[in-house]
Amino acid sequence: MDQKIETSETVDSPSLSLTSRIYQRIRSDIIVGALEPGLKLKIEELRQNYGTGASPVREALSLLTSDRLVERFDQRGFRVAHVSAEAFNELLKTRCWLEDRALRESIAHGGKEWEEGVVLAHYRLSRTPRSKTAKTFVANADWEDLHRQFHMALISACGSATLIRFCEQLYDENIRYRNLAGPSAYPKRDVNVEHEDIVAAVLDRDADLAVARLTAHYEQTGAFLAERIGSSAAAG
Amino acid sequence: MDQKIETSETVDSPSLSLTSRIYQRIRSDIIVGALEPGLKLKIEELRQNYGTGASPVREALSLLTSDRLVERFDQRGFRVAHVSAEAFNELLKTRCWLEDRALRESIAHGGKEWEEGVVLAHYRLSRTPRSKTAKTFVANADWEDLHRQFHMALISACGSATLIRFCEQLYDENIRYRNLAGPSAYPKRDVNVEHEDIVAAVLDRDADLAVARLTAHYEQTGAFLAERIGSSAAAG
DNA sequence: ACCGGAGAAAAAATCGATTTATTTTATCGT
DNA sequence: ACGATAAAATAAATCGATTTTTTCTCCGGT
Repeated sequence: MDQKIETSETVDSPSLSLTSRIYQRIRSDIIVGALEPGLKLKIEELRQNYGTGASPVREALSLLTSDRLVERFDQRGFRVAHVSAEAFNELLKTRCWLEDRALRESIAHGGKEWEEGVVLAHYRLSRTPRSKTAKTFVANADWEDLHRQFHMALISACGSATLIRFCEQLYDENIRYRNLAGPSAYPKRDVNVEHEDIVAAVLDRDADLAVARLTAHYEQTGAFLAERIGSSAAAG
Repeated sequence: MDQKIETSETVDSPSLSLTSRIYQRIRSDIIVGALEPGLKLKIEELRQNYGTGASPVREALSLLTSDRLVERFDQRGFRVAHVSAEAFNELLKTRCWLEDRALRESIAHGGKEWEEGVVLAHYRLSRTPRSKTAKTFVANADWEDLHRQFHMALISACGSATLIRFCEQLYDENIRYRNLAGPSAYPKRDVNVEHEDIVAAVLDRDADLAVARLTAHYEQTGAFLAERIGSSAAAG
């Protein structure tokens, strides 16, 4: 196997443009909730924070527009995208619609590699603790990553890179809402079992059941988040 | 009624930022096909063309990334998005999937205002000639605009602004492919009748029929375009 | 007290020039 | 002649300063 060489070069300036690095940072800061919804993103401020000129900052913000994490107002700058209970419900609904179709198509057309990808992604996820500590809940970044990979594996054989991209975008927006709702696990649920059930239906090629389980999975999480958001994000 | 005041100010610099104006221009140029697929978009060149600095150009290109009309390559600039027969087929398929759902939801939840919007949009479209001249085909911009409005009216009551935006994006990409295929009407088809049939099914609230007719409408256009694209865009 | 407008302050947008990265061209050794 | 390498040319990316626009503040008139 090839060795992974990590010079300090590779780590903090991996020959990415400044724009790209700022893009990544702001993106991450918005998703984890460090930059709160509606916050004015002042060029001068960011510029100073990152120790750069205005151009890379503006460009990064323009790019973040695609992800709907930043809103752009002509002649009056950029803001962190607003959130609201309504927007969240719409997001959830849309996500279910798109993944419904994407999963059906994957089940209809996915081959052995796809099946194996799903199994593998699920295995990895199941072996990773959701929380870093057993007592209190401390989000585990590895789990987050594997969870995303698992869900994307499910729809990866749908045959449309476009649809996959849409689903990814909505997934990331959803994660943002989850983070904004505050750090916590879900009570009275065994998410692992839900994932297992989805995988079982998928391997059976039972599209209706798989979709039902998948959307139930999303909607349960959604219902839980919706109430927490309703109160905290009312001022969005 | 309020009067529409149009000073020359309003016309060519409607208090839009330079960035936005360049954005619009390039966007339009890509959609109509004036800027050909894969073309390198050199900052310096565009800068001179538009008589501006580099920043607005870069920012406009970054924004165009959202529409998937421009591709961005870190450290090596921007290009007009490539096209290919495969990409077109995927686009068409995805569009059918999304509009399928969007139309069903609209039919299920749309009220009187929605119905009337559809009827009105269809009426306007039907009264507008597709070609500016009777003999040879010369695209009529009004028709293009009304056609878009008609299709968006159909799905406008789906209950998800997000889904509508996705559909709009795909619609515009599709128009681009149509323009790239060359100016021509479709042989052996009466598009007006197809639209009428869709409206009829919609007003009957017959979702299955409406969706079948809508996707058939898209796929017929698609089949026609696909062959023309196959040859001309092979080098994409 | 309240509205509107002038002036000041802040921020966005833009510019022109510099730096950095990539691509092309020319050169060298085999 | 070929492939690699270094130098030159081109283009992207970035910077720092200027211009324009918006936003805030203060003031006078009702």
